Amino acid sequence: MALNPSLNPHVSVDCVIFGFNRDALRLLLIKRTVPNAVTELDDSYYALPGDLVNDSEDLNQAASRVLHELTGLQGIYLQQFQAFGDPLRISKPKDRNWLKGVRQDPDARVITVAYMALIDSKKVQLQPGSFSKEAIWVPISEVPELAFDHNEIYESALTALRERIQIQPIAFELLPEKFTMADLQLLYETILERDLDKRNFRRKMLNSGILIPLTEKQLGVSNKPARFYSYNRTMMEGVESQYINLRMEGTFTLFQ
Amino acid sequence: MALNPSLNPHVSVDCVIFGFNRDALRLLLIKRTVPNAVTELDDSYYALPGDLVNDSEDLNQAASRVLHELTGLQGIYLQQFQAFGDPLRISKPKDRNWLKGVRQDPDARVITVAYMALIDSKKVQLQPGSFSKEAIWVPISEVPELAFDHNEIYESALTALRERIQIQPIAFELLPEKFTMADLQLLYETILERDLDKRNFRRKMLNSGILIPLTEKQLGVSNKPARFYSYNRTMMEGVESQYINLRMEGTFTLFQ
DNA sequence: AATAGTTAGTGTCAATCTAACACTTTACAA
DNA sequence: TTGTAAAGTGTTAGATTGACACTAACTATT
Repeated sequence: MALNPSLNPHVSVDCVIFGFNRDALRLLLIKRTVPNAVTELDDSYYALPGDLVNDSEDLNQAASRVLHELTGLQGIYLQQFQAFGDPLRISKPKDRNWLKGVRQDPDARVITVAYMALIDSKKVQLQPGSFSKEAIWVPISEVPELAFDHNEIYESALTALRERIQIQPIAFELLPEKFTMADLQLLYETILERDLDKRNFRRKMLNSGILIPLTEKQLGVSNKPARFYSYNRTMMEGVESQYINLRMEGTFTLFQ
Repeated sequence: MALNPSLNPHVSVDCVIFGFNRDALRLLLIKRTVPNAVTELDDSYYALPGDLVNDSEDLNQAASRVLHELTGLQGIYLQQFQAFGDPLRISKPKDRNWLKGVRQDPDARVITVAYMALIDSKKVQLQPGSFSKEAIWVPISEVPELAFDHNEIYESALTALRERIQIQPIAFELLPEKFTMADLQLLYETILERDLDKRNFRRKMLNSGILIPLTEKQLGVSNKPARFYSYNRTMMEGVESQYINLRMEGTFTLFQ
């Protein structure tokens, strides 16, 4: 795969794949093994899933391909957010060693176009494919040192996610089809790293019209069962501006 | 320049440069001549200023370089907004003819990283350089057919500008150091293509604290002279989130 | 059967912000 | 002196925000 001659040696895509469960916001990483590692410690390290772009492929297609190969999923939220092109972004010895084993032209200058993906991590069955033997979900509080400039890319992605979640109804991409109001609030609180008022949150979400209340309720919980909701996708269809005020209390604005 | 061997034949930057005067929002375009034009009509056409990225150069540096060569300006607002990589983005015969005359490898697959620049167009003295003989300011209502996928890039830039102007205080980059409230309102109205209420606009801007009222007033006008303001750059320093609610009345939100 | 424990779900009020709306002021020109 | 043109100003009703505490519904335990 990596030695496929139709792959453009100068342009890659990398995917910052976020997932969520009741526990934490998580990042999907792949583990790499350096062929000619000098020490035991240099033996392996983590990276964002990514690949060179095929010459006949659009950037979005390349990102979808990486995501599909890794997770088996298609049609999920995948959004370009930034290109990275520092000439020194590939300079660590580990990175160069790995490239020597895997690329036709290991010294080529590579620009990468970074994508952010949002997945309900319970949907993911890591695929028996080129990446998956080594893929893991890491809580964002425990992201290790990554290959290349992938730490910088991941942090830009997280910043972009925090901004977008307050403007576009994308949080739902991280939740299952049916979820409770508490699930949704916990997700917002996790991403924004801020406590939100339960009543105000509920009011804001319900007034927005983007939630469909279901008749179904939680089963088998030892307390009052919560109602399930689902996301009203059709609500946003045909709306030219996707701009929605989902900002929560306490957000800095000059107008408060 | 274009035949410089250190230029990476696979990655370019393109700059969507917006300017403003009392008349209209304008786009800075360069005119190209096709070396082996088949007909008179194919003789010339317009494009966004751009260039291949040098192998030792960061993407931001490449964009700054293009801007500097064209306008002589440095330190102006220049923001990456999207990468474009459709494999068919270079397929029109005109484009291929031009590349043949100008690139070492005219068939190379090129991905471009697009930047948006905002300039007070009165500051620009088009430079006697590689581009400038042929550069013009075109009102955005009269943008002609452009090279490659540059129409698509320009339209994405305009959309991005419309969104950002309501979130970040960037409109000022298009105005001179000193401007009147009417100048600022006209700029917003032009970009957003919407009329705004004079009193509400004034109040919103003044309450935001991002304007410094000057004692200086207009001279030589045949009506009550307007006060000048300048933009309070220091206001935004050290603010981690650049998010500011500058949205004007009538913006679609689900929360109205 | 009663009680304890746990989370869901609900309402009000003061303060602020928004959107709509029209007249007075100040300069120059005629 | 009068006319013309743009600057500059205030109020009000309605909506939104942010702060705040109790009751309801279910299970597990005794």
